[in-house]
Amino acid sequence: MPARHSETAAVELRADARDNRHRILEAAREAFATRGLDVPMAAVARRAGVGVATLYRRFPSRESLVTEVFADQMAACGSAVEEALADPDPWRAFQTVIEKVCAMQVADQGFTEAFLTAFPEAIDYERERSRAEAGFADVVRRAKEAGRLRADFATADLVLLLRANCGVAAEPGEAAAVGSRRLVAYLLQSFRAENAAPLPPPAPFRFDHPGRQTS
Amino acid sequence: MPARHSETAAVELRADARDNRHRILEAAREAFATRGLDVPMAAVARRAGVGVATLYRRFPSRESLVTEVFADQMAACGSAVEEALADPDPWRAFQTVIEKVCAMQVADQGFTEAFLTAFPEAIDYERERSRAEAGFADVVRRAKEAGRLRADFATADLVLLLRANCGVAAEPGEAAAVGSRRLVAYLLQSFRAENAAPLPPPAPFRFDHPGRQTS
DNA sequence: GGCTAAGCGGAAGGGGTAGTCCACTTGCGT
DNA sequence: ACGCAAGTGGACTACCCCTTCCGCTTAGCC
Repeated sequence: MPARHSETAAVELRADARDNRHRILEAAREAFATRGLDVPMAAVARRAGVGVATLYRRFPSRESLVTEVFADQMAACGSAVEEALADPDPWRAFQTVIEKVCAMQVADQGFTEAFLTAFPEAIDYERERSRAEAGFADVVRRAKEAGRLRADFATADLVLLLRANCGVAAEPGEAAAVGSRRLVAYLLQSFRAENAAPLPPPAPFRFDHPGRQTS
Repeated sequence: MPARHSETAAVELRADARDNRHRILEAAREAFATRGLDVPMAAVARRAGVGVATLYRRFPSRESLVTEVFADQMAACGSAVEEALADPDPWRAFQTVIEKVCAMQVADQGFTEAFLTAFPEAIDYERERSRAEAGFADVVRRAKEAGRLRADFATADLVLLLRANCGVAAEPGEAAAVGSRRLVAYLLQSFRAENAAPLPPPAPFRFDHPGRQTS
């Protein structure tokens, strides 16, 4: 029986094919990280030292490549949340999650774009996503119960923050990192319970597909 | 002598030509606002009810069209700042400027993109930009002197906020407006002097060209 | 070592967009 | 009313990118 998902489908791949597959993912990862998601498929192939056909045989569509490339980034997000849950200090946990994810966005242009324009359909980070979402909800709950996080913080505010951070992360070079740090610092300040003051309603952001929904 | 800049170059245009020019700008404005900056030139032409050639004769490059279209948006920014300066309440002035500009970004997808990807060169909003910048610096100074704005607020933090807002404004439909309002509310809270707490250094953002600089 | 199917690379097909060219139309001064 | 230069539209070229196809290569089993 072949592997259910492409994740470890390599089981049935010939050795050289598996090798190429890894090189492709590596190349795509680098390319996406530095140039964003709009890198031509041919460029990825060239960078990986393979022909275009090889690329397409492993990843029938551009989406499937993107999905695969960012699968572990997504997993890293989930892990970050779970690590944070292990922190005895609820506020520090909250703060850490946010800082980590934002740093990831800054470090990877493609990851950022994947967030912004995320293919509404066909992307099945579902499992990771819901894991991360549930975990984060827990982090939020703990921080609120500890009286450190303002009560009217909405879980969707994380998405708000991430979207905002995306805008900053698009800045080239050093600026992205510095700007993101400052933005996050500003926002974390507003998130503290002491600073609570009336707010407009939270955005109807959903975690599922941050991209365009059928408006 | 022909008009120096294209702004009012219409002086020498034939009546029908000037008419077409207006229709093109109108069409481009609408198209950019709803679909973003990546609208095909042909689409703009069709929408304006003219041929592609006509479009290209008036606006030799896509950039020149974008520049012209957003010239008045830029002017509106400058005006918003100057209006705010007339407000006797320094904090309210500060708040108003920020809210207005962010609302403009949300209302116009293209304006937002123009900010994000702004053509590094060749765009000469210089005059408007520096007017707005100087005015805003004044707003900031006043708000700080009144003890309402935290002392470590950097002028570049406006750019930071705008970039962040861009990320949120990219959200489709209603979400952009709601999200933006909430983001701005959060940030304004952090900007208040009372909430001042140590911050990482401000980003090296410049007002000139928010887009890619030679990194 | 040799056979075979999996794997491979590059060329070719198809779609879409930026910008140009030219024969035709039309505003407007006289 | 008329002529001409300014203005116009749509076809056309050139490019870039995604994806597929096909004849050649090579890993891996016997």
